[in-house]
Amino acid sequence: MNTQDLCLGVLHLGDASGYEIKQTFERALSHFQSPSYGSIYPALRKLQSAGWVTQRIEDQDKRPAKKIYSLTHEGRSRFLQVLSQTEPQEICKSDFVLLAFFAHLLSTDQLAAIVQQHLNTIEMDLEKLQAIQGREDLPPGMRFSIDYGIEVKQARLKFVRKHLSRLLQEHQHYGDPA
Amino acid sequence: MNTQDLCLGVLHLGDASGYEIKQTFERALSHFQSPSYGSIYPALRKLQSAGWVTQRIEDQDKRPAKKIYSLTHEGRSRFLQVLSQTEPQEICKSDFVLLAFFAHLLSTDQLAAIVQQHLNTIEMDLEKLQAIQGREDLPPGMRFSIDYGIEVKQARLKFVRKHLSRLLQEHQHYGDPA
DNA sequence: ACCTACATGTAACCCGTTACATGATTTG
DNA sequence: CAAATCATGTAACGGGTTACATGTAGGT
Repeated sequence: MNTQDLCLGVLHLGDASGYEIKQTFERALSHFQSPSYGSIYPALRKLQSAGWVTQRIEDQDKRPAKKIYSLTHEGRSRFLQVLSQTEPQEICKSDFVLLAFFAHLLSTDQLAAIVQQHLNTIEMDLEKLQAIQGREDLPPGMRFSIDYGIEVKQARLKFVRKHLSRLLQEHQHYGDPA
Repeated sequence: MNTQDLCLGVLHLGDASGYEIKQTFERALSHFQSPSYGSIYPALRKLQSAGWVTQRIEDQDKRPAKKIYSLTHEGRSRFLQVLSQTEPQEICKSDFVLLAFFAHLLSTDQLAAIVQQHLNTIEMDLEKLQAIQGREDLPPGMRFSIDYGIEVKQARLKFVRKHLSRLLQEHQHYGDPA
């Protein structure tokens, strides 16, 4: 799904500015999508020209003014239509797995550093997700999607931790005389 | 990592044609990258102009001729350099999680169909990976990356299967009078 | 004095997918 | 006979990231 439709989705949860939309992605949705400002702001303008959102300006004290966007009726039905046509595919591009795949071209120290960095990244992502986990007020689907993200990240952590020392050992001795 | 460098990596495993490179991605690497012909063929031409690969033509009986590419010394060191500069990040874009997140906007039937489709997709991916699993002759890193892919996919399957009926039940009753 | 958060936006650039074009051969 | 496999390639199109530009306010 592209940034435009993604923004429509976030606005379905409530009015928001471009900045706030980005925050929402980072807090709750970063495990499956997180577009940058460079695509969010242009998307909002396009949504406005299409008549799917309206804009109002909210002045603030000691803060820059916000441009708050609201879904129109058309925007609402547009998002429902997009959702019903979206295939549940998952696209993963993992440079970590790639590096592991070509680990025989790296030193054991390099490999160890890569794995450690990967563990750290997952741990941080996990904390972000756990911070929003367990809210009773959320719809079941949202809770499911958050729990799913957590479970999959924990599976990664568990696997890497379990196989780390063996990997490094075998890596060090790979190519040794048989 | 972009298609050019990815091709360099595959060619590091042995000479291959564009078609064969694509096959390699689909068989062994699809869980983290799988570029299309539309990016592979142009990439190979660029690699050739850069002097990182050479091309030879291999005629075949009752088959179109192949253009086999081989890494040059420069190509080899170029890939090592790229590898050592690659950060182990993972980017996942999951329309499945997105659909789950907005499940309250869908009917229970739609949700059930989506989850089922997702399960089927994972099962197929898993079979592909398991087909190449357990080869003793592969370097430890390659085995690790394959096992990692399998483990993560199994975690997904397990989670979805475990929570499926509850999700659908809660979804059906969500919004009911408290 | 500097960094972070708040807040919006543009433009260059990179990059990839999809769809099309071509054509022989094998398999169901 | 139709569909899949082998084999290469192009072009249009869509889409996003990065980096830059601007400015205030609060914290260290």
